[in-house]
Amino acid sequence: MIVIDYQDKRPIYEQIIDRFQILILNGALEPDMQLPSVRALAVELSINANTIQRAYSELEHRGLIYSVKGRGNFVSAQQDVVKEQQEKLLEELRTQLQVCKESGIEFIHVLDCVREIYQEVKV
Amino acid sequence: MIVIDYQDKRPIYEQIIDRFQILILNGALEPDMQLPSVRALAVELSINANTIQRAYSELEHRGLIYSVKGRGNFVSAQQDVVKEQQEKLLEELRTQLQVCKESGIEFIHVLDCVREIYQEVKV
Amino acid sequence: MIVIDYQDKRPIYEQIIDRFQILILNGALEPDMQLPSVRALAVELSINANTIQRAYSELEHRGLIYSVKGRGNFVSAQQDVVKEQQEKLLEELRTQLQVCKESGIEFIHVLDCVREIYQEVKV
Amino acid sequence: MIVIDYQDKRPIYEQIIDRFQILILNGALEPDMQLPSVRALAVELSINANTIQRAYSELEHRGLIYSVKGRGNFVSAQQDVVKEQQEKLLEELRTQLQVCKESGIEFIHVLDCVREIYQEVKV
DNA sequence: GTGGTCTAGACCACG
DNA sequence: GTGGTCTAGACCACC
Repeated sequence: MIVIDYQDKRPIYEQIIDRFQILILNGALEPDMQLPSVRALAVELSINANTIQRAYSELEHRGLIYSVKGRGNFVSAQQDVVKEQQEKLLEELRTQLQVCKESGIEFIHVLDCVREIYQEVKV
Repeated sequence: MIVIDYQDKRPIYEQIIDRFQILILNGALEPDMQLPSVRALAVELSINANTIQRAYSELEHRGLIYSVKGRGNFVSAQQDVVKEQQEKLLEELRTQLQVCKESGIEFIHVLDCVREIYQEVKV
Repeated sequence: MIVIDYQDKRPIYEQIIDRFQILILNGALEPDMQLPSVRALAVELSINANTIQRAYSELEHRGLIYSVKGRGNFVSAQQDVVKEQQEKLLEELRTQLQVCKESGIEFIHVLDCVREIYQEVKV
Repeated sequence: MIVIDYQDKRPIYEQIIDRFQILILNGALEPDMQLPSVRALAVELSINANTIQRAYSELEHRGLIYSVKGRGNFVSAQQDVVKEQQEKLLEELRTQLQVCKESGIEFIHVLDCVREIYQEVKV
């Protein structure tokens, strides 16, 4: 389910966050479904539990999962709201991009920005 | 200097704007250098003078050129300001992109947005 | 009567305590009225009996309820306790208000909050 | 500037966050002012650098500070963030007030609290 | 020097 | 068993 790419320059915890994010927003992980425990996933991926903890904390911060002490981490149930907000963000992005374009910023420069943020080298 | 691609879906005036923009920001056209007259360029490109006029108007609006009645159109001397503002816009764009990324919007969706705005099909 | 919110970060036993405290302080549960048995409530809420026990123990410690071995738990009859608990809540409120003040939130905004909650229009 | 209370049940990193948040929100720390380095503050407070790092990360996440690799952490210059954080504090206050109201604490007593903290005599 | 990531191991609170 | 916090120490990238 989760694969770590050590060739990837991004930190491990970020890879885990992104992977879970996609799985949750895709609907692959259903609301209230329990995630692997911090320790179990740490063992499975052969990495430190603190790294998993950090990833889960960020996912909780983003509202994608919720944690219950003594029980575990679970997929948040309000994913509709998330998708709604994403669409709003994309709409804002379009406006911003339109301004960039009208200000004479070239396509390639915008693309570099996107790649820079998303840490993607190739498209 | 200016080439029109009729295969290109974008309107002609936009192609002209973009081309001059690049030439000016690149420094190919130096400050206070005179641009071809509206009518001359219209004849050279075999297109309507109104189209050139529209392009020049937009370039003036963007602060890239300035026009002097009875004399012609000239490259604006304050290109530093332009680049500065562009950098500010890119910085804002980076912030926005970061928010998008952290909100779980996938790389591909952002890319679609960029392509949509910039009317580019392939990268 | 009691609802558990697993999204809430507070531990379950604390949620139960708070809920009962409110019900007792505002008089919804009358003095000497019997509370649900530990086991019954545990089954009803589908949680561990130890958790209910812990909540009841804390409520007894606060003097809000008293337990009789072999019979059950009952609402305390002493009104002094009520005022004591209310004073604790006010103390917490003072702390929160202090933070608000130190964070530069103006008096008038806090006042609006109070009026909003208490549905009072004029002072 | 920063004091840790080991009697306080809250985690150390949270105490640090709250303290800095107050200092930034009320303007005691001016925009673009540099914060103590992670390691320096760790030594000063005799706690682990990771704990400071965590606090700074959260402050950056809230937009209250920004970090520059190799240079340090600095107070954010965006005032929007300040209002946002203040609104969050007010939201917490509303929750607390709701509990007070539900616990049968009268309007006038809450009002006295507010006046007491804000040192206002009349409304 | 600075921030940022990761590890190994510990302790606590919760259920 | 679970998550959450903290420590000590390491390594990297940046300036």
